[in-house]
Amino acid sequence: MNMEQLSATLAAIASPQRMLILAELQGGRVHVSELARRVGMSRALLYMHLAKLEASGFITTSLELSPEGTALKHVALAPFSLNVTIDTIAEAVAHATVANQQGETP
Amino acid sequence: MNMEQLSATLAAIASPQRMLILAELQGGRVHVSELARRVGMSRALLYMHLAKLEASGFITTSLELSPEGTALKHVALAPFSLNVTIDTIAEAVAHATVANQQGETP
DNA sequence: TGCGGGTGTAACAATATACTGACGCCTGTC
DNA sequence: GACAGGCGTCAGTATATTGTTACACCCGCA
Repeated sequence: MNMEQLSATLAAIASPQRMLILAELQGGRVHVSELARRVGMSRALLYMHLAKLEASGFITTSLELSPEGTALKHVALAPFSLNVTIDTIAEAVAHATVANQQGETP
Repeated sequence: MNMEQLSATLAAIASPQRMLILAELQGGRVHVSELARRVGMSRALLYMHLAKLEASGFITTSLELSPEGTALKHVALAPFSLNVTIDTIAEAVAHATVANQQGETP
């Protein structure tokens, strides 16, 4: 994992709002509008947070048809375990440094 | 660890600049001006980053007199190991929720 | 046909974070 | 005394993040 990825991943959970979302999802998958109600935020805002969480693999989403025929976007917790030590960071930094000094798209 | 603390701690390392600082410190303690040179940022900016890192316990600082009599602020890496899982987060959220719902300063 | 409840996104405002440049103060040396 | 090098901080600016409001569209149902 390089520095940018690690940074993005950590930033994704380093937010009280997103922690709330994850905690809420622990009880099982929920569709977006319902989730918005539970955590008390607008759908638009929730979408932004979900995008970050999904980009770093903390959640998965799936659009499905309910029995009543309406579309529901289910969001579910993805299993994860983050272990960060000075070595994790040093390794991430090492990759980034190489990329920066040698160029990445020749 | 409550939600705000966890959030601040994660945010502290969720930054490429601060990862760079930590990686640099792995080689041993360095004084501020020298560190600023090595990571290529202004002292003023570095101070801001160091404040966040120190607040979350990733580094320690100590002001000492050099043999030449000038003051040097040494920055050293503090040992740490961060393990984040859904349970870590759920627990942090649980604490925050209680604090919010019951009020904290009666 | 007009709700009520979903999805998805664009435009904008507000706030937090990162960053710059300059200042003052201290010490030792030429 | 002038310079070089260290410390610490403030005011101001740029940029990123967070949050709001409003829109368009789809489906089922009374």
